[in-house]
Order: sequence, then structure tokens, then C-alpha cells
Amino acid sequence: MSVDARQSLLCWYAVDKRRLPWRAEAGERADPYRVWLSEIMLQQTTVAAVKPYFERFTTKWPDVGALAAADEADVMREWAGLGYYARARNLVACARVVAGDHGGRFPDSEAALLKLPGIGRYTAAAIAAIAFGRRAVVIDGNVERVVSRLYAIATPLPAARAEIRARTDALTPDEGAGDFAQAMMDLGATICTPRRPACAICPLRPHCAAFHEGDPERYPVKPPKAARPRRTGTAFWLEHDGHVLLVRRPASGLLGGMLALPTESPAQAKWTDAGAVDHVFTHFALTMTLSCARVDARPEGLWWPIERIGEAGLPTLFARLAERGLAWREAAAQAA
DNA sequence: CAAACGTGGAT
DNA sequence: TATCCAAGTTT
Repeated sequence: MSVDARQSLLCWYAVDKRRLPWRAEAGERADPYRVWLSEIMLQQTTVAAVKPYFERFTTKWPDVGALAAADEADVMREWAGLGYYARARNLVACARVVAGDHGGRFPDSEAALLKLPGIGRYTAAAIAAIAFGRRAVVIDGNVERVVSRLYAIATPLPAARAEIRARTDALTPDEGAGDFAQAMMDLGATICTPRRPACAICPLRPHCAAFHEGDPERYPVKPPKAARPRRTGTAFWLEHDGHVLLVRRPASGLLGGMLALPTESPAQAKWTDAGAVDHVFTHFALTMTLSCARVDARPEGLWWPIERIGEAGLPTLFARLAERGLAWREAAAQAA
């Protein structure tokens, strides 16, 4: 049954696989740099969101040596808006290890890849299989969903992971593990979707225990999620001579390493309330109010030209607050 | 092992 | 509007 299911999947993939910028054409060799970069960007991030970033990154930094030589601040700026910013810091760190310790070539074993910054169990297996043709058991959210349905695994996550791994291992071929993994992920992304899966056109339907039970959407069984708390905060828009004061956030923690508006008062000034921005993070919702002021003296700090604020590489929360700052500025100019 | 860590699109 | 969720990793 496993072999039949695998063959059905691979035949479907041969015809219906997605064409993606980081994917090699049939018969072509995948570029480990592009595979790695795409895998990092795709962590918890949709293909549609990744595409323009992948295009810009590979244009600006065509290979791992170029990325290793880049200024970290430039990389953070290019990553702005994509989220999970620790990935960008780890991206640079990883490129530098590969350039410095591995002669500019990615290691081709799962174990060696796993030691690199930002590469965990999934990504190490994916790169080993897709870029280097190694046999590796590749398990992401798609594979978890497809396998838990295929075998109607009723154990809730995360306890089900041991069985999912064993089942995926049994399905994974000795040759072509990369195509198999990508086929599973394409199936999960386009047919075996979380909601309203398209079982009518699924190549695995004849083999799928969840389909035969009649309610595939029930799998994988997930634990209830914790409620998302709401928090409040204040950001400060301080102007001087056509420039606005920015800060570099600490390397770790929320929006770590990114440029931002100050979130503590940077100066004595006549602050004006310029409204608020609601922003939802994974683990809490935030209402951040914006206080604006103009000063004649110029405190020490990073002053960014206001007309080029769009190029600063602010994460989305602060980009939205900056929009408010610009609106405040317009209103102040009208009044004057 | 649970919690921290972003964002935008779909329902 | 509220909730879910997308090619996870780190602490």
C-alpha cells in the first residue's frame, strides 16, 4: 500500500508540480544556495509572500559568498516585512559559516547542515534531499497533514509526531527523496489543504484512510490554542530638519535587530498624540499609539531623511506608524 | 516541552 | 471582526 501510494503521488507530481523560482527544471541540478534561501524564507511563510523577496535577494546577492560579504543591516532592510526576523540574522550568520568554514559550499549531509544557524530538523532534511539527492525524511506542516490523513492518525499533535515520522520514513524512497518531499508538500499546499481538501482530484484518495472515514478535515487533530492577549504601547516620531529619529532594536526579542521608531521617549518635547495602530502578532495583539514632536536641538542618534522613510526597512508595525507620522506632518504643514 | 517569534490572505 | 494558518527554529 505504501509503494502504491508513493507511485500515485510521484506520477501526479510529474505532471502537476508547481513551477517555482527556486526549483530546478526537470533534469537540472538544484542550486544549494537557492534551495537554502528559499527554505529559510518559506518557514511559516506563504509562497506568494516569499516570491518577491526571493527575487530581490538573489538579484542583489547571487551566491552565498555575496551574502556572506553583505552588511547585516542591508540584509535586515531587505528582509523587512517578511517577518520572523531572527531568520535574517541567522541567514547572514549561516552564509558566513559556509563561506568561512566550508569553502563557500553548503555541506551535503543532513547532520552537517543541522549544525548551521537557522537550519533545524526540517530544513536540514529538505536541503539534503532536494539540493543533494540524499535520502532524508522531510516533515513539514504539509507532510504532517497529508500523512495524518493518509493513515487517519487520531492521536493529537504533538504526540502524533512519532507515528507521523515512522510513516513518512516508510514512504520515503531511497532514490528521489527530494522529489518525493516536494510532491508531498505540493499535494498538501494545493489539494490536501487544511480546509475543504480537494479529495475528488487527489492521487492518494484510493489509499487515504481519512477519506474512507468520510471526514478528512478532522486530521491532523490539534490541541486547542491559547487565547491571544492584548497589549498597548507607545512609539515616538521625533522630527528635526527633515529627519526622523530611528533606533536599532536589540538583537533578540520582538522585531530583534530591526530599525524602528523609539518606544521610549527620546527627548523632552511637546508631544502630540497622532492616533494609534492595531497590529496582530502571533502571540499577542498590540495597540500602539504614536506621539509626535519636532525639536530644534538634535539629540544623538540615527536620523533618517523623512522623504526616504520607505527605504529604511522598517518592519510592518513601524512602517504603519511611520505612515501616521507622515500624516501628522502633513497636517502640521497645512496648519502652518 | 512550551513559549516566543511576523505577516498577510482566506474564510 | 475573529480565527486560522503558511516549506519551523530557538531557547
